[in-house]
Amino acid sequence: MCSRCNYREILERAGLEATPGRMHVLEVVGSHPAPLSAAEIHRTVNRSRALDRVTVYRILDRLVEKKILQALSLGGRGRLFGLAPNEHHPAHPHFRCARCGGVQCLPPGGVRVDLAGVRRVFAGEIRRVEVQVEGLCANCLQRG
Amino acid sequence: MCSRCNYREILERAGLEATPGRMHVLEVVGSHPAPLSAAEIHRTVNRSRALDRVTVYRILDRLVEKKILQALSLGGRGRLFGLAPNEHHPAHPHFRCARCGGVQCLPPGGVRVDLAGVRRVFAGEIRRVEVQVEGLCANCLQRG
DNA sequence: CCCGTAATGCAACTATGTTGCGTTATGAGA
DNA sequence: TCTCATAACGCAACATAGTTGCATTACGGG
Repeated sequence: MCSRCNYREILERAGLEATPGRMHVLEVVGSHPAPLSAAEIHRTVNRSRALDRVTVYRILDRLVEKKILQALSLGGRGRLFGLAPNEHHPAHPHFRCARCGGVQCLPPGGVRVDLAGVRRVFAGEIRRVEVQVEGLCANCLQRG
Repeated sequence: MCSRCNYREILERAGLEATPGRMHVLEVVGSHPAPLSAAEIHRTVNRSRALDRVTVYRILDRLVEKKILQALSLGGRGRLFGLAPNEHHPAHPHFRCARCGGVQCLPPGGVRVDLAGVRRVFAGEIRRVEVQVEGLCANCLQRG
């Protein structure tokens, strides 16, 4: 997905060693067009290199903590992981098909959110807004 | 939360028997100001009446299926359940504190979402849009 | 080369949710 | 009222997602 991201540099700028495990996880997530579950990431990484399930979870936690990845809860059983918004990747909404459970990234800029009304009454600090769209994907729509 | 909702009537209009278990679950969810986890619902119901954990899950699934409740994935470990939007309860965004994990309902109408850009390029059918806000709640903000 | 620290592996555990199956309760019809 | 079919429920077992503790390994600085 991202030929513009230098993963080694991203890791080192975040103060993390660019270990083979982290590089591999980051490449798998970054080269996939939609967010992936920890299990999928583990499976994919292990096709080319042995990496423990727990290690994958720890790498993911670390990368989310450093805001290199973002974790999404989209209605499936667990979290999904994708590249966090950065200079190359603007934030974008996510779509989840209610029938097949498939997840897609929607175009950035395709949604405008106006939070003025919330800010007027909400006493906390707003850091991030995530828009999730649910419906039927093109495939499931065709097949009835 | 809702003195305007007649739970028995809601259940019967959905074609579900108004069993004590369902009534109780619905009262617990409906009278709480923020969405609850299945475990919290189970605990609360069992303070006044024995109801199996599995039965609670099955009741929740049934009520979500009939669109009486809605299930939310807000970044915690599991789903949270709240009353689905209806004539008395407009849809509203949800806030989750990144520090304490607490969840709040934000005012309806406080957010405007413009999906025109998505509809132009997305081939599927959009059924529901959920806006999730993350940040620090007023409490956590004070305590640093 | 030695040492401290960070990363990894492995086993066990917790939390959340699901399935199968037998039992109980409820409402419709005889 | 009695019988029966069906829906709801309880319980045990299982499945999935994620976490914790601790031992081992790898890496970089002296």
